[in-house]
Amino acid sequence: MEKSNAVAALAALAQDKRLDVYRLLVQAGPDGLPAGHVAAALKLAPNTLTFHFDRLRGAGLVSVRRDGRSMIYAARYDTMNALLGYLTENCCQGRAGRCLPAARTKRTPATARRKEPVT
Amino acid sequence: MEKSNAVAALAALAQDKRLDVYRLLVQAGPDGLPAGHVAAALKLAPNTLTFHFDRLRGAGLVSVRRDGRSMIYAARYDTMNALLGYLTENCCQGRAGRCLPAARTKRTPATARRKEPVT
DNA sequence: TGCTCATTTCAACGTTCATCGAAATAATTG
DNA sequence: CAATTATTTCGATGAACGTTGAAATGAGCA
Repeated sequence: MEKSNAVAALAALAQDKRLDVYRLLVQAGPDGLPAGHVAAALKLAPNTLTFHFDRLRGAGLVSVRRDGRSMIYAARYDTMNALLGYLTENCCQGRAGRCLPAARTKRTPATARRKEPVT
Repeated sequence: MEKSNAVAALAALAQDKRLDVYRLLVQAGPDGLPAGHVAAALKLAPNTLTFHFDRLRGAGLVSVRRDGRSMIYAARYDTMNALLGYLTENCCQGRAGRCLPAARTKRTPATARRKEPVT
């Protein structure tokens, strides 16, 4: 993933309603949900929802297809995973065991919690 | 992680220069880097860099400590991992194998959330 | 065809954002 | 102390953002 794509995806997710929408789709799975269902679930005005869907779609985070009168939106997991990968790329100079939990590292080294500096 | 924290973190990362700064710190590791080093590496004006550091810090993504005349900034991996976990929480109705690569499928379960203080 | 449902487009509003230059603060050195 | 280095604060500017209301499109049904 390139930087401009990552920024676009992060910007798309950096908004209350949009984050709700995206997570709902992520949790819904590959088959997606009709726009109306999302609008009802999150209590969003239909035009506002379209605005947010456009941004998510522009960032490559969701896909759309038409089904009769309904538009079905679905999360694009390929983009999600590319984004997560971009953020953690080469972390800790490649010694990922220092910062990522065991589940995210390729190997499974013992994860030692270190003390954080003052915020 | 709560939604407002996630939005704050995503907004902090959704900017060209800031994403560069953050990734540099993530790659640098737990010991962090002096502000001046970051400014030189990314060719940023010192006041602009302070502005961006403030946003990253406000979102809990980085920590600071003073070392003589230098301010040492470091990535907060706990927040990074909480954010990644938040995005993928309950994905595909819990059947994560459908959307996440093998290395990420052992994510922290959603049931393990705890309440955190507002910064 | 005319009608309804689902969703999108458009124009406008006030708000927040990133960057800049100049000045200020903090820690060290002579 | 004054000078130097490292970083932060302040005020201003133009651009982008999220929401709203009204109108328009597209698909299915009588």
